[in-house]
Amino acid sequence: MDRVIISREQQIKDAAIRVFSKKGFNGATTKEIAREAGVAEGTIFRYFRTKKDILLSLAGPYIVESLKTTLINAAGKSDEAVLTSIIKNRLELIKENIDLARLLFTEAQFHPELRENFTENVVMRAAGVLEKYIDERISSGDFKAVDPRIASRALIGMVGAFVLWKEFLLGDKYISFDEDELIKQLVDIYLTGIRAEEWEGGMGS
Amino acid sequence: MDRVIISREQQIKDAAIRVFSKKGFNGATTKEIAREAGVAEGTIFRYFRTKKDILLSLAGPYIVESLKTTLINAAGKSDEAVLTSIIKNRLELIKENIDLARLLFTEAQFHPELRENFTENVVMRAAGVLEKYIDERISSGDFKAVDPRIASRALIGMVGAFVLWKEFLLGDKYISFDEDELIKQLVDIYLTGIRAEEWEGGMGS
Amino acid sequence: MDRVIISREQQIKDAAIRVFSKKGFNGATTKEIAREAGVAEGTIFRYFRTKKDILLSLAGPYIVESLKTTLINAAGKSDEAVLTSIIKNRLELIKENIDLARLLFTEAQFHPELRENFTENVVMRAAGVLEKYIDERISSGDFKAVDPRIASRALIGMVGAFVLWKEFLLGDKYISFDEDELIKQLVDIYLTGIRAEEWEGGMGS
Amino acid sequence: MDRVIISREQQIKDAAIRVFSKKGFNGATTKEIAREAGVAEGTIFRYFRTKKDILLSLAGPYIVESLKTTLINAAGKSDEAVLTSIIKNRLELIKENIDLARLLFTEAQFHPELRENFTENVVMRAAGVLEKYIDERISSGDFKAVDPRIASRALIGMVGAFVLWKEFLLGDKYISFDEDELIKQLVDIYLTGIRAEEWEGGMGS
DNA sequence: AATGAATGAGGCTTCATTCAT
DNA sequence: TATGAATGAAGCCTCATTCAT
Repeated sequence: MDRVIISREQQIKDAAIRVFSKKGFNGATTKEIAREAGVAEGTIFRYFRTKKDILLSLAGPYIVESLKTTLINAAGKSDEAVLTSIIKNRLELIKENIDLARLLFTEAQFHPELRENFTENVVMRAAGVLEKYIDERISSGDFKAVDPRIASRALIGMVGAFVLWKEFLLGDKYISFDEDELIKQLVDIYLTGIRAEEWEGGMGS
Repeated sequence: MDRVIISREQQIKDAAIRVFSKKGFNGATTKEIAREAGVAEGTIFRYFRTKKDILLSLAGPYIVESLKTTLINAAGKSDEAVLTSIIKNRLELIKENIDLARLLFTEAQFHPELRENFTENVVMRAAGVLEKYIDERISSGDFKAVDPRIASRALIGMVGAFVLWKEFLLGDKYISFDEDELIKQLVDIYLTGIRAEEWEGGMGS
Repeated sequence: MDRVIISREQQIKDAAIRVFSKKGFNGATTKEIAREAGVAEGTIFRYFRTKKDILLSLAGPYIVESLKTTLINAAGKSDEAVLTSIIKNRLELIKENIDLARLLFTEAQFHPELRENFTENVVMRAAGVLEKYIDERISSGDFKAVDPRIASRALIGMVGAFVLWKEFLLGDKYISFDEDELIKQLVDIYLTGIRAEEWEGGMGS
Repeated sequence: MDRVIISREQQIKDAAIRVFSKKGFNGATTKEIAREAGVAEGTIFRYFRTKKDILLSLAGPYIVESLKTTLINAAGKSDEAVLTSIIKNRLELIKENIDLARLLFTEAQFHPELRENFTENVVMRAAGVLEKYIDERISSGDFKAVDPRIASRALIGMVGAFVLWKEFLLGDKYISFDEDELIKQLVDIYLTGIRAEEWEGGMGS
């Protein structure tokens, strides 16, 4: 009764994300997407002119919406707490949309329209919150005067490497890490590395 | 006279790397690979039973060969010098094989056989040199007692993020970095972050 | 108020004539016919069981109705006047129904049911007036003793060739003729050719 | 042994003419053309990029070739003999290619590229011989000073009406004519109609 | 060993027709 | 009665693979 009503179009998109993600765009068949969506093959084409249009629709504004909500309340919190919070929030977001994330990342290589849309709307925006925070901390003299674009991407890369490992490659087959411990270590290395060394100045070296 | 003779099989593999990399495995046609290799379509199937066999062969022993040669001579060098050297060596390797790297990374998602082969033979081995070095520095008390598997992957991730950006997504369209400067900053952050701090405390505070 | 009320069925037929005529029966879609008729796609099938039924209905009695009305009043007129009048009347009729004419003629080739209906009800009846007139003139000794079926069709063909050219092929692109002049020349050739010559001989030779 | 070798491409064209002619372009399926040609469906597309290309190829130069050969030797022959000869030659040509003729004529309505090609290369050229002959006879004062473009098409139409009747519509179902007798009557009407009335001039009217 | 013509299964897409509203 | 969303059969075309030369 209080079941969420999902539009036919969304039904098809959801199915497409699953199938594209598992087989790749070219490896997926419209027949399989239809089966997964529980509709007839022809129905797909009432909502999308071509198979490719389905793919392109997946990088549309709707996916970006969910990114806007991350307004970090950093007041009075330690850097550790803030960075940990941002990272966890981002990882949460990725996990919830892991199929879509893998799909867009992979197909962005082959479809220029998708690439631009994905990079501008998703990747750069996802990096934005972090970059802004780092920029402020540098301005306030608490972080070293590094390039904030480099610094933000460095942190993203540190975390991202483990996501790629786990979600794109072998899962937990070879190595698995406790997520909290992992993040703690990464943040520790990163923060120690990026913090201004104020009291060192006192050493005179 | 001492021109390198390339076997027919290698000719086809090289062509396949280029075409697969550009179009993806499913998007590439054997006809195009044949044209790129300068052989007839039928000829391909005298060397590979199926199209997929070509792909699988690309993650085979031969590609791994080139990874073995990186034996870093670290004696008497600073950590900065060693890490910079390792990173540059790895980046060099990736750049030389960027098509293959992109291809294997992408298709590993869709082909389990390829995935295992690629991860074990290429990724883990590529990380090995670094992991070993870090392990030694931790043992000698120069680095913090972090998990070396985490620490090595963290550094790989930091660097990798920029490679992914440049090679998978938008090239230099939005942001581009001077490579030497980039590596310098990353190594600085990383080393400051991972170095043991105990004796520092003893000196000044 | 005294606007002509057109039934839904007739609305659809009219639309079908236009669309079939432009795209051919197989090239036309029911969706386009519906749009042209200003009704929903499903509505069509409340009036016609199948798409083909629409086509078949177009050669039905209604179209034939309009042919009956051509009763030529030939009394006291010259042959030139009568033939010109018949030709013009027929051309008028064709022009008013050019889409339907093209359609029926074309599709008659592919649909036996349509072919018989079209040929019997339209073509033969259209030729009838002329054939009858010629027959009478032969009987009265004014025309040569040719086969009236041949003679009537010969005249139809002479005129028809120009209609076909103009309406089926290239319009006025290559050659265009003034219609009155064209008919005058055709009637002249035809009449001179078909008139009994006996008394001529008596006059001059 | 002395079997005529027909190229694959020609095999497919011949089959296409038969199938298109019977079902219309849109009504014909590539599968049926393949079956009729005795090849696999895929084979068709090694020779023609699209189904439509097959159709367009049928109005290509090759069909026009056969039209060139009609060089009428009119020296010393009567008009009756020459016209009869031209007509019979043309009818022969049409009969040999009746499927193609029907096809091109019909589809010319729906495919502009085909229409131009067909009209210029086939129709106008086919009318050319006759038009030229009539023009000469007018110049020499033997035919009336009619428009030769009109006069030639008038004759073509007279004959064509019977071809259309027989080949496009009902065959011999309703009426059939002895061809020699038919042509004789048509030529008689036509020639009488078009000949200059030299001695009439003597009448003084 | 190399070729490339031939194959036919299967993919994307269209469209006549049905049916719940 | 009218609608238009849904269906699924069928069409055009692609492409990995085979095989006679």
